[in-house]
Amino acid sequence: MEIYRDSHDRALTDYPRPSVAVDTAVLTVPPGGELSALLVRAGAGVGTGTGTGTGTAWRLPGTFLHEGELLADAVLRSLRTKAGVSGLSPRQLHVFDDPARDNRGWVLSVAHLDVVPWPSLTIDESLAKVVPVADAGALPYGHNDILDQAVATLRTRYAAAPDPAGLLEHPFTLRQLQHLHETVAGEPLMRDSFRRAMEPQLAATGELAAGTVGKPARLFSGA
Amino acid sequence: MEIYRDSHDRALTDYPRPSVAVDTAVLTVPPGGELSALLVRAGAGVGTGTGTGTGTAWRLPGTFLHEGELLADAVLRSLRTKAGVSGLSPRQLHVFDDPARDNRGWVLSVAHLDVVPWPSLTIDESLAKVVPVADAGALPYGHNDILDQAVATLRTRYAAAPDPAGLLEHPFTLRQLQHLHETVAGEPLMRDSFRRAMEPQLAATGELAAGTVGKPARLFSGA
DNA sequence: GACGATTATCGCAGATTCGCGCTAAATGTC
DNA sequence: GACATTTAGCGCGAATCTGCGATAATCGTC
Repeated sequence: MEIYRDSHDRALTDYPRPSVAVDTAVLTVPPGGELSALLVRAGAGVGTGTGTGTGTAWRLPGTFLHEGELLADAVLRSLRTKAGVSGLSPRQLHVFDDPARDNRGWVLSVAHLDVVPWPSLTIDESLAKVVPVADAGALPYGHNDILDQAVATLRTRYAAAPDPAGLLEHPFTLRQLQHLHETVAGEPLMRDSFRRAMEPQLAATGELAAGTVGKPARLFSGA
Repeated sequence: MEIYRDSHDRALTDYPRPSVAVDTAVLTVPPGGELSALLVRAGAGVGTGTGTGTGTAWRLPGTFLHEGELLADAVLRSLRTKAGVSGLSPRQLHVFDDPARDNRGWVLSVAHLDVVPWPSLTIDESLAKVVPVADAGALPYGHNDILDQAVATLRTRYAAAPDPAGLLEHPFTLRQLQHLHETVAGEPLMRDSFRRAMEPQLAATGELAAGTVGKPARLFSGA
């Protein structure tokens, strides 16, 4: 294949180009826990040089983009190698482009959000941890901004549709769905208002939950 | 400054990197017209090789990112050199990352939205034109997707606040504001509902419009 | 069988929002 | 001064939404 040359007889690669990285806010909901985020040890990927500083030794997972790779594929590769997670659908949040943001050189970072069911999230605890987003503390490289935007985006999506990120195993009850939505929202939700908003978007399986004391709850799957 | 080298003794620039481009949906409202977009002739910037094809000779303005440049600065430079526009605040929409999207090589495109008051938009008509977004026709490189997302984003912003992009000269009347919002929304708006939503966010100047038949309208500026 | 616990539904009051017709005020034109 | 035009405000009915207490149904435990 002939290499394209422009009007100055130069190839695209003759011009200075940035390194492109992806950083991902991975959000999950542990059983009985709060909305939480995955953090990896600094030094295990993109970012800080040494990672020995106090309070900044943790960061969001990320990696450099490989040649010809899609951003989403880079995100998934990064999550696989850092946390053993696969088969998810990351969504873009924002590109951070300060040329001085990384002391190794000119790096653009495309921030992403990915939401992972807790059972899929097996991690090497010497390299990574999951913490409630409220307890994330100060992160480097504007990762707190990424996290904040990720949480806001997730809350907006959950306000509009039942479990859009597929965190619940199917089938589930209205009570389980409400509890999940309350965890994502970070506040209690009115039972009737919640039901009025969500039930029209659900498909009843026609079956009932078993093994509970009290009237058995109806079971639902996605609409 | 010592060049950073990683654990393989390689600099960042030793690894393959994409070229990074910015493409911008520039939206404006001509006097008495509809919500419109700026198109430039293909071949005048990033994109098509020859630009002689029918129906695809027009595209959104864009440029390659220069070394150490912020994405927003690249957008502004692109608009200055292609349309003589300056001093605006572009916002990111999405990164398009298909390695095959550009036949000259591996190019990521960071799509942006920028909104420009009509009087600021002087263009060289041999290189650019402004068309209603409904009449944009088929554009290359997924530029229709960029345009659609830009319009949706702008409509959401205008639904929530009075003239957030500053298209109106100050001061203005409620009637002028409503007319602008109707142009952006692409549909009529109820007078009372509109006033209830917007008036609390406006600052009355205390003055009245002059030179009109009928009760003079109150004048407003931003909140 | 009684009981506690849970789900589901719903009536209903109150709150909020919307749309529209009507009226008053204030201007310029004739 | 009469008139047309425009702005501004508002009363009010309709529509929608919310929250909550009450009730019925259905399970497991004792």
